[in-house]
Amino acid sequence: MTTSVRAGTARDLADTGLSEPDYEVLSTLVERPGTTSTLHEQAAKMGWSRSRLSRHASRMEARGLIARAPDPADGRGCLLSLTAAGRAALRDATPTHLESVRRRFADRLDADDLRDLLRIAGKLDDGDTSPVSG
Amino acid sequence: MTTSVRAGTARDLADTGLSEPDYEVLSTLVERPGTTSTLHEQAAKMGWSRSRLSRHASRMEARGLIARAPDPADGRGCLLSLTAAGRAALRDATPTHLESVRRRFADRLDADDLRDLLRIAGKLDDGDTSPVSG
DNA sequence: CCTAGAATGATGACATGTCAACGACTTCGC
DNA sequence: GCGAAGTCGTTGACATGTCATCATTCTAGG
Repeated sequence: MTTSVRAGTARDLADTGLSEPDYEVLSTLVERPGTTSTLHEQAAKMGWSRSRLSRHASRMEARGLIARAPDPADGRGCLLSLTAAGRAALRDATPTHLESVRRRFADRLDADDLRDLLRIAGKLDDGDTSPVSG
Repeated sequence: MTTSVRAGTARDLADTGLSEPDYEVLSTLVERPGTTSTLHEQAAKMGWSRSRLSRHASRMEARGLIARAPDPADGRGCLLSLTAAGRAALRDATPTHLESVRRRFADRLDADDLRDLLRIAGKLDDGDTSPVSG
C-alpha cells in the first residue's frame, strides 16, 4: 500500500521536474535561515546518511537547484543553499504535491483510520533492531 | 513504518547471503513445476517489469543461484530455473526469514491491528492512478 | 506463403542508495 | 602546542530500479 501511494505521488511530482528526494531536500532546506545548511545538519534533519545526501546534492547541484559553498566556520564542512532555480522549482511543485498527497492519502482516510494507522505504526517501529538470533 | 520493518527483515536476510529481491525470486520460482519459468511469466507473477527481472536474473545467474536457458517453445523467450545452489540458499534463508517477519511484524500486531491495517490498505490502494489534474 | 504488428528479453543511459574507505580538518587531553 | 581520536564530506565499487529502444521471434490476416 505504501508502494501504491508513493508511486502515485512520485508520478505527480515527476510532472513538475522533481523527484521525491529532490522535493524532500528542497522543502527541508527552504525552512532554514538563509535557506542554507551544513550538509551534515541537513542530512540529520532528513534522516539521510551524509553519503546519500552528498550524492544527491551533487546531482541537484548539477541541475542548478542548489549550490555548495565551503563552510567558513568549519574547514571540513560545506554549506548547501537553495538557488533561485531551486526556489522556483519548489514553488512550482509544492501545490501539486500537496494536492497529490491529499488526494492519494489524506482524503482517503478518516480520523479513525489515521488513529489506527498511527497506533500500528507505533507498534511496528518499536524497539529492537537486532537480527534474528536463531 | 514500512521502512523500519523492511530494513529489519532485509538486514536479517542479508545474514543469509540473500537480498529481499533475491528471496522473492527464489521463493516464487520454487513454487513452479520443475522450479522453472519463463522470464515473462515469472515477472508477471512477481509484479515486476521484464526489465527488472532480466537485470536481477543476470546478477543472480552470475552468483549461481539460478540458470537461464533458451525456451524451446518460444525462440524469443528464456527459461529461468533454480540451481542446486539456489535451492540450498532458499532452504537456508527461509526459516530465518519467516522468523524475522514474524518477530518484526506478525507478533507485534493483534487481530484488530491486522483488520484495521487491511481496511486502510484497501482505501489507499484503491482506484485511480491518474495524475493530479490541476 | 508473407508481411505488418505485437511480444520477448537484453541493454544503454541514468537515478538512486549502501558500504567502506579516504584525506582534510577539528577537538580533546595532556 | 601537540598528537590521538573523532568528524566532515567525498568517492569507488556495487546493488537496485526505471525508461526507451533494439534485434529476434511469433502471430494474425491476407
